[in-house]
Amino acid sequence: MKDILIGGAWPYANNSLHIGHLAALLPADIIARYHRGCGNRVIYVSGTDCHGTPITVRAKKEGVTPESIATKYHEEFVNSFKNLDFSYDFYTATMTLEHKKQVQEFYKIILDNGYIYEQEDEQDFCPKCNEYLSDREIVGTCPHCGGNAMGEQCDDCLSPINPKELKDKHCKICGTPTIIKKNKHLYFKLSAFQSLLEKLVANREDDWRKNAINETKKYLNLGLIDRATTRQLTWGIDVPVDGYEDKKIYVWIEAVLGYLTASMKVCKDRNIDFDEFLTDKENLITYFVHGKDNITFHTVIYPALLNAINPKWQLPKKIISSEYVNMNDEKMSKSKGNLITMDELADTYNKDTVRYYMIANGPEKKDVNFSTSDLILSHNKFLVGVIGNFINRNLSFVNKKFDGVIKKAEIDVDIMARTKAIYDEVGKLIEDGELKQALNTIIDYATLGNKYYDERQPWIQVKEDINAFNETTYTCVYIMANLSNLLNPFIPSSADKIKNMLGLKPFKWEEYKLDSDLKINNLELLFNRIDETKE
RNA sequence: CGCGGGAUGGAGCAGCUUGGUAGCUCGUCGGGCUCAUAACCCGAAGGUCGUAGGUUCAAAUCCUUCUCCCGCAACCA
Repeated sequence: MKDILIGGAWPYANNSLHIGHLAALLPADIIARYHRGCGNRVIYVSGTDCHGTPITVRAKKEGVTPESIATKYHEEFVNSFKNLDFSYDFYTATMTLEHKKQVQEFYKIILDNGYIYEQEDEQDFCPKCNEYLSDREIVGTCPHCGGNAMGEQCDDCLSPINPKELKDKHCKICGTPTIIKKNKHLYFKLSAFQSLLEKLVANREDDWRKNAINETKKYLNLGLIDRATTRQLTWGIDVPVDGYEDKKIYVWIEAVLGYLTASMKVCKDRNIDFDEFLTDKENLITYFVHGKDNITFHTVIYPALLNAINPKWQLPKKIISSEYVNMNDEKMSKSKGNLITMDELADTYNKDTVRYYMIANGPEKKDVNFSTSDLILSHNKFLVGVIGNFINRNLSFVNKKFDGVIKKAEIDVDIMARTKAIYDEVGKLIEDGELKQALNTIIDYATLGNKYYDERQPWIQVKEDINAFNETTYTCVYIMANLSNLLNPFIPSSADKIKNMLGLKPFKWEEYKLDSDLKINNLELLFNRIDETKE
């Protein structure tokens, strides 16, 4: 038995989940379901990222508390994930007391281990708002072109800017000129992990996606610099250090620790020794699943923090980082209004159609383009035409002729050989995060079923050779039973439907052996054809 | 010289890590079947894999040149 920890990225509680989140996060669910089917001990966690500036700013603007915004989106996220059958073992939020307390514990450990130090800085301060301003909250004149610049980049000449070089700095919110005030912060010695992380990337060439390898190397080549762990904010986790009552723990440190706090909770509930669970060993595999903009948080920041807390714990073994989904060749964005939310998708289409499409056409290695007509095409061709049709053409025939009774018979040896082999083949692909290819391999298996059915011509066999007919049908049902297993991680609800129709045992990632007559109950179409003209 | 991604039959893509018959879906054309949700199965046409060089017995695949396309305020995977 293996120990599996899967961390899905923590969505930020500032906007609804959209198709891009889905593309990035869905692989985690498939990997989790697969490992459970293998009988492994799986801990699959994620949660809502609730703190930070954008939520605070928005709350101020809307005249509500940051908490109410975070809560609203957290509840929405929970529901969105549920609608698409995400099987988190624990989906929490960074504003829970449990997370906060545990993060503070970790913070103290990192401090005790000597990786956090204090430093005084000069910082921009708005006398009217009575607040220290972050880079994003400052507007000013670009030192290069004299144009309007905000935060870290100039709007006019697009050149990146060191906020210290900005001229005529004003508070973005009230317009008051800023003053410089000294402020102390606690810094994390990220630079101390340079060589450790360089070794890590070198060791993970075969385990991390290519984009993760490249991004991480690029980041490390720039040289790691120490980063502030505290922020002048009111919304967040208290810094467990005297003299820092006016500050909070910076989100970049706190959110990624959610993987630890959430999985600790699961361990506690299941009576698993967490420390032992996460200690690096042969049979432990930790997966981190997210979009490409999140790569360095998982390949640099998180491993550094992890190592600062307990050097025995396993650094990320697998990094499954997706590229982007574009809409009609444009980048998705709220302002362009071309954003499709997860809920809209789930409401419009069968959840398994959505899951199937997002894997079969997912941004595994490069950006992809989303289109509704593609989704419909893919649904009609593969789910209806290949899988659904294979099952329906068989079962409806047996229903008509034999009142739904399937007689035990010899199973075709070639089919059986293929079936036995496919579990390892697809399993390997899933473990490597090659989900697109894994799914295609399963589709090929179903196509094999259709070919077999055509070649055997059971509609003729039924009249001329009933034994041959029974063999054909039993072999096909055997394929269906195994198809259900293979499809389960990808489209669990449809996979279960197959089992229910045939009264089969629950999902396991191993060859399904048939050994008796079967009776079909409640034959129904697995998928309905979508008529594109109606969309 | 800002950073990154891409260029493969009419369209959309896979293959490139680990060089050695160019594969898939749609579309087109033809055939088969009638169990099936106008679903399924078989076959054909159509690509010198952006350009120019190089390495090699052999390159879509490795190296270099050039050209063209896309993303890089904020939200944000």
